[in-house]
Amino acid sequence: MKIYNSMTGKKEEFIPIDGNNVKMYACGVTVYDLCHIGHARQAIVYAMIADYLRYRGYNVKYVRNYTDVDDKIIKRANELGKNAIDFSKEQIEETEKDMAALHITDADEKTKASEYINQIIEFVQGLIDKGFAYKTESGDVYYRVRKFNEYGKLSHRNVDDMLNGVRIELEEGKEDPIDFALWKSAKPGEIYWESPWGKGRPGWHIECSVMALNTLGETIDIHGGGRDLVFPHHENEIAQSEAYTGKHFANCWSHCGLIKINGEKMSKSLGNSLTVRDALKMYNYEVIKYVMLSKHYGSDVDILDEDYTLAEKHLYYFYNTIAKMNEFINQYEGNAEGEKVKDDISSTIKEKFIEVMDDDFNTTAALSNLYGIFKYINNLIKTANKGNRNEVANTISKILEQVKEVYGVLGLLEQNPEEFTNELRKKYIEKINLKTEYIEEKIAKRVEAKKQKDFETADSIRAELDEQGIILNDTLKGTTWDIKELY
RNA sequence: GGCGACAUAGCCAAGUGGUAAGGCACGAGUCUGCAAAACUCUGAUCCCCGGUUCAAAUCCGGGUGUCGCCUCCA
Repeated sequence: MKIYNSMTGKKEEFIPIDGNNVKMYACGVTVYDLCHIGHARQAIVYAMIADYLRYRGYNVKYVRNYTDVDDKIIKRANELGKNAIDFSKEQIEETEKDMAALHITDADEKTKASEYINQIIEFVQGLIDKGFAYKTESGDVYYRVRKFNEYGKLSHRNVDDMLNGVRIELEEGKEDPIDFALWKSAKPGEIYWESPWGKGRPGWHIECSVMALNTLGETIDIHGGGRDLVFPHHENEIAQSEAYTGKHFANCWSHCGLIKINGEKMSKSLGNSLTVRDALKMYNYEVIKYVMLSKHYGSDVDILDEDYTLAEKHLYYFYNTIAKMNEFINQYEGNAEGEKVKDDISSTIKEKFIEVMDDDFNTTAALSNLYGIFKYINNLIKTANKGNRNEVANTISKILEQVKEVYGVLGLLEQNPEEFTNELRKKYIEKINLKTEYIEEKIAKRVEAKKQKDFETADSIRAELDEQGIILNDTLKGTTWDIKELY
């Protein structure tokens, strides 16, 4: 299996440190507001990676943190007149609700900075003892960046380049503008913990080093996060952890691409953030997941509204076909005699899935494989005859089982097909603002006209409905209708 | 100013050395009273220039363009 490593810029063969055990840490959310679709993508991606590694037989321990002590949280809590810890607790609950609604596999441990204060203090003290950190008169503790020779190795930049051309204010007490805070002294009214350096709270970067160390150990296999965390957050984590333990911190640095929405960078300041909550009001959770997984996790993506509606179409097609499969299986599965199905693909589904997923989790290719599979099935159903129906049903049954197993790893195609398609139809019928009674009435009139061989009337009714967004389908069992936009 | 990424058919998009997956849209066909659904068929030599190689979208150099980071950010 190969995984892209941001540190080396290459896809590398994945070999866990400890046999079959995989230690993975991903930076989670700073909880000062509802989480948005970018957080969702990152959470979906690392859950997918953990799930896939498990599917491949690894024993994975996946840790994800909540930053619940932070300037933004304190600021927001103050604005709301709330205690910072209470506020972040509420926010974590809301985030948990959203992630659960997206059916994202939970991390094995979800750590909170506020629960690791003692370990953080110990860690910071250790850095001071080793000369990698220093206390200022005001009670802040800073990391002495130039003391760590490899600083910049992840983000591929050097300290002088960083300072060159950019004005970084030399804050009071800092030895060097590039130094970053490990511990921040409390200002009046701010939440604080007692420490050897006075009342204060941890800086942002230190918590991840500490929680990774305490939950997973000195060296971990995979460290993930959003691409925007490469610098300074992950760079600083490396500096802290490697200075403290003297060991290599993470073997593979994995970064998830960022999301733009309809061509614009998503940011709180632009006010165009799409919250998970709002997205779920508009789309089934699987539609959102499908969109996220249809693009490679490492790429920055521009998600258009059309991407969601296209995903709806695709899932509608898949679930409709699954419903057809179930129907066919129920009707014909049984003892098979006679000719075997030609080019039975049931045994290749898993193989192909693993082939592309082993190559840096290529979910895009994995999803593309679905079209071939479903076309194949539709062909099978279409060409089945009295002589081979049972055999075909058995084959379809095998294929469906494989599809569910494999795509279930991605958290897809696990819903009840009828429920999914009905929900989608309902949504669209409301959108085009038609009543089903009206449609059925029209269909009845058309059936009557057809009986009379009055094709002109029949066709005009169909054309009328078509204009309103409804398509008709004359089948052996009668006339059915559907939403035009879903095809 | 520094660092980095990306540039594949009308659009979205996979693909790191061997003559370009998939999807959307378009067109043609099978089926049909005609349609629809389903299925079948049809399209690109991979931004430009140069180099390495028997062989490059894929490696190297240069150019152009788009974007990200260097400040909080998944």
